[in-house]
Amino acid sequence: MIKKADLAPPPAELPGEAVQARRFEKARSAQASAVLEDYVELIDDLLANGGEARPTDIARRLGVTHATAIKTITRLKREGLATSKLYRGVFLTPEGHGLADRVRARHRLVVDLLRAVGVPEQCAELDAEGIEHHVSDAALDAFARFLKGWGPLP
Amino acid sequence: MIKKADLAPPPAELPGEAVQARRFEKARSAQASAVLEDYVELIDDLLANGGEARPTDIARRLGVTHATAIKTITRLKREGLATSKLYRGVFLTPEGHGLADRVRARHRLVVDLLRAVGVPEQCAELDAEGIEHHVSDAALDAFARFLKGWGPLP
DNA sequence: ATTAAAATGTAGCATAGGCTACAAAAAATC
DNA sequence: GATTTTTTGTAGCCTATGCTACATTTTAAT
Ligand SMILES: [Mn+2]
Ligand SMILES: [Mn+2]
Ligand SMILES: [Mn+2]
Ligand SMILES: [Mn+2]
Repeated sequence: MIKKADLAPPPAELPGEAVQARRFEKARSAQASAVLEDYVELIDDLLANGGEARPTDIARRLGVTHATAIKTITRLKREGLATSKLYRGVFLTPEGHGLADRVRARHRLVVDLLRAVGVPEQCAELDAEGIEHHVSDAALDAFARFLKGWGPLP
Repeated sequence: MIKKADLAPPPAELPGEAVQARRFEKARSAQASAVLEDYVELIDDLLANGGEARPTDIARRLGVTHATAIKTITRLKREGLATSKLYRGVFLTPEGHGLADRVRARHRLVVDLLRAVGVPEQCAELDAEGIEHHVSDAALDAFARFLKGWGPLP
């Protein structure tokens, strides 16, 4: 019961495949949290500024219908990131608030880095909204170090 | 029939909301093409190197089951990016091949930029797999200009 | 107080992308 | 040529995220 692979072991080709597969898996996992991250950041903004984060406000800022927003808010509550009182808006749990802070800091750092390497401001804001969810902590560290030796943005 | 909003028009607050909504919409749209982009790039790689891009190969490299890969390949064909012959693997249409070339160039540029600002190589490869799908052409131009005045990577 | 408007919630539908399990066909091995 | 392994395809299920349409409740205006 000798198989071809036993006779001719390809020179470490399978590890290469596995590494690539892990890259894609990581990107998929990052994407799965992207929506929740945007929601908590937005809710935190609304609470800090206007004081209220109602489903309709959230929906309008995200560009989705209120039905969609309500469904995702249900998921936020299920995952322990938010609470809500009927007709009193949405609130963040301590976990949700902590996540919002990290997400906001990351968002800003990404925008700043894009601008530092010459991306126009409008474009940096646009692209960062999607990019941010895929930037690891290690990359963020590098971004911060890079910006330190860069001075204020032009 | 005068409403509150008519009497007290908030100072250009609605535009701000609309701009933010457009950012999120753009990120959602970019995400919708992400999977297709990764497939065509991978298929093109397999065809260029080994000569064959079978569903099983594609599935293994992506880290998904073959059933999932086959379903997405069906979508690639539906969208005019690929064709396939039974037990002969998957091929790219001219459109698919063009997309693969653009996606590969973008992927490389993103990795190079990350490394240029100090992100460790492994980390750059990991993060780029998700980031790439959200980098606009304008940002790519900026990346290329930045790298030009940077010399070879350390 | 009545009425109109806005906000909220729910139900039902669609697509995308995962998965397992089963079935059939082709390729490789013996 | 027969058997085993690999590949492919299909069916059915799940979750996430959109949507529209309808019903209800609260808030605002008259
Ligand atoms: Mn975002
Ligand atoms: Mn953001
Ligand atoms: Mn990718
Ligand atoms: Mn890629």
